[in-house]
Amino acid sequence: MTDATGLYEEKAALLKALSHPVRLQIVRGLLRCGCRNVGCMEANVGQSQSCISQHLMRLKAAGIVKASRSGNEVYYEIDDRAGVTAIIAALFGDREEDYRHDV
Amino acid sequence: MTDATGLYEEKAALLKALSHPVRLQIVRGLLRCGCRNVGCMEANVGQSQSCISQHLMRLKAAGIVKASRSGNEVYYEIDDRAGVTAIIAALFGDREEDYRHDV
DNA sequence: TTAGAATATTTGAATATACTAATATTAGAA
DNA sequence: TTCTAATATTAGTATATTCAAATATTCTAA
Repeated sequence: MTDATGLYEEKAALLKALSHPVRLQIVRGLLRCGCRNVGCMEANVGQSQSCISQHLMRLKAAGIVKASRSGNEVYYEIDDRAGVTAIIAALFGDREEDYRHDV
Repeated sequence: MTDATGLYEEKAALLKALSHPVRLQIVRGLLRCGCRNVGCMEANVGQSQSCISQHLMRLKAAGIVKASRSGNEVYYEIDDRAGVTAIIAALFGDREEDYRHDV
């Protein structure tokens, strides 16, 4: 196998974006119970607003999450084009069927 | 959900150990075609002996890989106690059945 | 025992990450 | 407008990662 190295870089970047406890908790939270805006995550995760926001930006840059504004709140949801749902399910031993399917 | 924070730290550490192109290639290589010793990986991955060895130590420290010596070569194999196989399969869209089952 | 192959370890420099504190933006309400 | 809530951005510091180069270890064979 000569040069599938780009594939590994891409997949590594995806894992890297996921491999932080706060980001993992955010992502799984979005999949499971829909803690959608920064304030809620701040309470759940126990980190500062700035910190959460920075992690969300990292997830967004990696294409894992997308945002939409409603009033002065911003709602986040999983952007699954990269297959994050399957990865998180495998990582935690969750059944994908147990993740939220609304909206 | 108050303090399942240890779970997220553990899972994040696992992903972190996987989230490097060289380590991903090593791990998937072990799952798929059994490139088992450092010399072989060195050729496949295109990195120096020292570099490969360092990545292998990281994988070993994370419990992803285990080693056994045979002569002056060291053979590595996946240690699946942490569920790496499922994660890699999900990440690459592989079927676990296609991974090697010998040894 | 010595030589050489295969692998591991150490060190150091460059780069990336993570967090806090401070500040900026954006939108709704008064 | 002006005030305030919600979120984003910036700057700075501390820490972690990565790789190469040099050296050490471990084994086999001569």
